[in-house]
Amino acid sequence: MSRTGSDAAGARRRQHAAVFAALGDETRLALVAALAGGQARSITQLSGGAKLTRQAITKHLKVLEHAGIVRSARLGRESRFELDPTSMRELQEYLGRVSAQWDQALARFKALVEG
Amino acid sequence: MSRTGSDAAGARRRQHAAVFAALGDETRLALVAALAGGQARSITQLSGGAKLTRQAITKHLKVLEHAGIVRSARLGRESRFELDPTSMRELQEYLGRVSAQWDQALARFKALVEG
DNA sequence: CGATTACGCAACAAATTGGTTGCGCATTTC
DNA sequence: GAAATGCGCAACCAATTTGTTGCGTAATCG
Repeated sequence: MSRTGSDAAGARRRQHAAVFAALGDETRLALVAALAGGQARSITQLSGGAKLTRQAITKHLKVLEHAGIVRSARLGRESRFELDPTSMRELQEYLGRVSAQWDQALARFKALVEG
Repeated sequence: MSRTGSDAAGARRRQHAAVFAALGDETRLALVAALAGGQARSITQLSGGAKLTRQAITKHLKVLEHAGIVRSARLGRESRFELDPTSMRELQEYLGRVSAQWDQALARFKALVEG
């Protein structure tokens, strides 16, 4: 296992881990789903169907925002959140790269056995 | 925001959240990277380059295993871990669906404005 | 057989996370 | 202007996570 240091690859890995961690919660996934429709929503709107407090939802939204998954803008007395799928697309590519690497390794193994 | 209850969609969401959470850690991402090459490795091998104890690595591996990202098998006196990319592929599809939904929403918005 | 290697288990300790409550402030609304 | 709405801040609490250390045991090597 390579080290967990602060080189360039490590920084990318750290960023990926942060986004993964932000998505690693049921409530936050529900928020992402609610925002995936493309329409920006206020905190009370997003707190509507949940069993949690508005404050809890606010904290979850801040986690998502800090990970770059979501953006917010104050509009009058309400602050509206909208999705920014950029970081999620990056994760998707990352997962694709790992899967591809695995597939290649498997192909090499098959060729070795069958060859 | 829809509720966080225990319906079928909620169960899927819970599973996704668990896998995301398992990947939401730098050390565990490094382990995944080390195993992506396709070769099964023992715990001491995987602990080699890390600054953590073998026990810490063991715990991380158990987290990955519990999330279905990794499988283990005892072989002699060592227990060897290998990647199982199935759950990661599922996450990749999930992220793709969210992105696609976002893109569609954006397209509808553009059509509405320009139309 | 004795020493070494690889691991598992359990008991901590410290830090982080997820959640609530109480309060105050700005913005609408009537 | 007074009431209501939407939100932010801070304190606090319980549970989980992350990591260490110590020890025991099974497998391997000489």
